[in-house]
Amino acid sequence: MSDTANARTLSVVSEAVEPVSRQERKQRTRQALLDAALELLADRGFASLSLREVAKRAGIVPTAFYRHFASMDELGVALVEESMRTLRGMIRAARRRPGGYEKLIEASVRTLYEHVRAHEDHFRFLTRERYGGSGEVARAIGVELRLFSSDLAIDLARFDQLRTWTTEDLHLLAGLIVTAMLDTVLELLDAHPRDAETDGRLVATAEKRLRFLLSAVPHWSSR
Amino acid sequence: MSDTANARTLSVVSEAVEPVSRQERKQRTRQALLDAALELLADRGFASLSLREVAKRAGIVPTAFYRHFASMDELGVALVEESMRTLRGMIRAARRRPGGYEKLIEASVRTLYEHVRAHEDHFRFLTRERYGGSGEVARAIGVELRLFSSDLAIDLARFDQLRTWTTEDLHLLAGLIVTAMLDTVLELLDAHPRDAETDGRLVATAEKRLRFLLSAVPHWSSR
DNA sequence: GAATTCAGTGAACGGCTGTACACTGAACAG
DNA sequence: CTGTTCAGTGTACAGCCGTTCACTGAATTC
Repeated sequence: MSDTANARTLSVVSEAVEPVSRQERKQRTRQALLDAALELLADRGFASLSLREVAKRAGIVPTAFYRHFASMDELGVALVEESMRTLRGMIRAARRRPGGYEKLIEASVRTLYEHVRAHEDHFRFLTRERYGGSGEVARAIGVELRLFSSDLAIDLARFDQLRTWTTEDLHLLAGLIVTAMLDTVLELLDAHPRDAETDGRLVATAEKRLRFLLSAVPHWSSR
Repeated sequence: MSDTANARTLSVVSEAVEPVSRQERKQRTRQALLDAALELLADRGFASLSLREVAKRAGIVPTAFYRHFASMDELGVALVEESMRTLRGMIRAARRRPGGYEKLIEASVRTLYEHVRAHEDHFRFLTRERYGGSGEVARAIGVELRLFSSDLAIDLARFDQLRTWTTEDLHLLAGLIVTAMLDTVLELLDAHPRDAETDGRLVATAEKRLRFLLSAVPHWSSR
């Protein structure tokens, strides 16, 4: 060995060369904890996983956990934030889309589909813990989801046919769209078998749902 | 003391007089376990409650639990069955209803509302554990809910306007109705504040959702 | 180069967990 | 009346849990 190049292998990530600052290392371990939790959440609820378990999978000793989170609940909230960042990324992607009415549905569902498949763990976490989540976590998700629905209502108001609708009716429609799409997310997450044909069928159903909901728009009178 | 009238107080239920057969006593303890679990589930997930905890609240020693269920998972499935009996009771009640189209919506939502308020614990359990439920439990709920949706599709086929629809479209509509109503159940369960006005608002929203979905019916072409 | 900071370590604690086992005593069958 | 069944008891054990504490040693600061 020529010089000091053989840097110590860290327990979490084995980037050999770079010096990596202390806070950078800390950041990585924090991420390792979040990733570890997400992996364990693949087939169980958040409430059922323990601090020790998550720490072990992240490659650190249980007590080191506290250097990053004061409790599992705090990690849960961080997980909500991370997942919500993914969700918001999806929505941003869905906003820059073609103009046509029918095209819009196809493009939106396509965006949803791709994001769900690319971040299954985040979406699984959000949909699973939306209820049943241990207080703090469920509340954080609920707030974000309602914000999402409100944003969608505002977006909807831009369309010609909806310009004259009351905000209440816009929220009604937005709520129905969101729950319908959440249902699609759930179907995608426990699709069986996991093949292109099944995915295609689910995507087609999702589009049909949206088309159905929007077909009511021209004939709806609030009363 | 005059005679043998001072019967021993049972740990679970203190019915003093009747002799009560052995299997009747067992039945009562079993029910006490289910009730205890349901009470504990008021503000936590099923996965987070322990055998010992449930046994203690039911008034028996932990080991006696095994006289009734082989595991907590088995109790969970029993809880699904019990809750589903409540749900089916609701559906049966909703089926004998007035004929009119608009009246039908009002009566259905009223039935839903009354059943949810009368059996909050059952509905909370079902909606919370539908996902996040520990495998067995979530699967049992999913199966029953899909059955429910299919039954609704069959019911829908009886209406004049829907007689010509394909079964696929009927399932589409039934699915949208079920998820919309499940959303209403969730809103009712964490209504805040818990007063008549809030309930009234939620019921009105639920009716509006149904009216919106049904307003699409005359104009929907499947494609 | 010396002093300080701090992410990660390892042993130890008290508490709760599921489950095995031998038991008691009232309800039951003959 | 006698023997059997079995719901509920009490003790015990090994294992995981969250959390405490004093520690190490490399990155950072001065």
